[in-house]
Amino acid sequence: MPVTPEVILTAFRQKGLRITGPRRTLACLLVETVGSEFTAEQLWDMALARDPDVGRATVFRAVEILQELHLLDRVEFADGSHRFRFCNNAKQHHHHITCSQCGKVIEVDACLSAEQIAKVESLVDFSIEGHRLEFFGRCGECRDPANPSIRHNTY
Amino acid sequence: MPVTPEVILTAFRQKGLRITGPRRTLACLLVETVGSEFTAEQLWDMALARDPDVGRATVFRAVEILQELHLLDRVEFADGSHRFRFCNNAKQHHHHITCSQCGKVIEVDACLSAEQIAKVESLVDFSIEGHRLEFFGRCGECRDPANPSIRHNTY
DNA sequence: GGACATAATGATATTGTGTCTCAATAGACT
DNA sequence: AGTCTATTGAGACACAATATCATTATGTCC
Repeated sequence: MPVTPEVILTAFRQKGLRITGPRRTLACLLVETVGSEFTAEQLWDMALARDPDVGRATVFRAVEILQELHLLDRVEFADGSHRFRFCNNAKQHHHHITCSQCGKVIEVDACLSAEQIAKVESLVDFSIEGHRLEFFGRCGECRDPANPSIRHNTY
Repeated sequence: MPVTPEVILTAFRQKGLRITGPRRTLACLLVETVGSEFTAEQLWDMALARDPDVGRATVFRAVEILQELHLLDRVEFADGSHRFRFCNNAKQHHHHITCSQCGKVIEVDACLSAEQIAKVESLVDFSIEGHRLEFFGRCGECRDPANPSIRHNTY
């Protein structure tokens, strides 16, 4: 079942935000990007192809809003860079694993258990409001078949 | 037991890198930063105060090397920015929790268990070479005493 | 100690990424 | 349709980091 742009537009509406031309363009664009990553700049490029008038700032602003709405995931790479990703299972909490060689991204539902998080909270006088978890590695295609078990073990 | 600059310089030597003036300056500087965070730019500023000739690029290069040597931790904040931190327990694997209000950083040794990581690895055709885990929240001082349990639950 | 090969440096230009400002525009509601 | 104001777009700006390359200085060998 494909995701429709309405999902995004509805989220905007529910937040009391207006449905504008650029936001429509982006919504239509994003549902077609499922499974791929892009920088905000790249998203702007893609949007320009559909509407030569959309402004750079508008796209950057939309990316920020969509992140807050949990419709856009920020994926961090091993080199410190990041890209965004419109995930199909946006509603479900998940993390990502990225291939440090080819950049492939896969969603994983692994996470710390509530108990583990509660334990951290009890040890440091902090109330934990969120966390970020990223896995780095090599995908099957990039892993050298001759040395399948080479690990850097930066665990 | 305070950390000495030798720890850093020795790490350089063991990697086959030369001990240079700028690197000495940085080593001495870093051991005095324990418990605080800084950007590469800020580190450069601090270095300039001790040696007006150190170049910007040199400091940035050193930061990169020190990260590889696991002597400098890259700490990510909730807003997407990052700073570096010379941790006293650099040898021991750990993560950080940052206060999204005042920016305070605390080291936590919580982490996924080896089993959890192994499970991820078995589910996605990836060999996991590393991961990054950051906790965000509010420290005791920043948390509103009247509403101590407000959570955003971005878990 | 002196000479050598080259790692490392520093100045500068350049790129990349994202933010800010503000007048103009256009949703949404009546 | 008219009004209010969120949103937009252009461009200036800020910041972070990298690339280039001639010069310097380290470590090593003698």
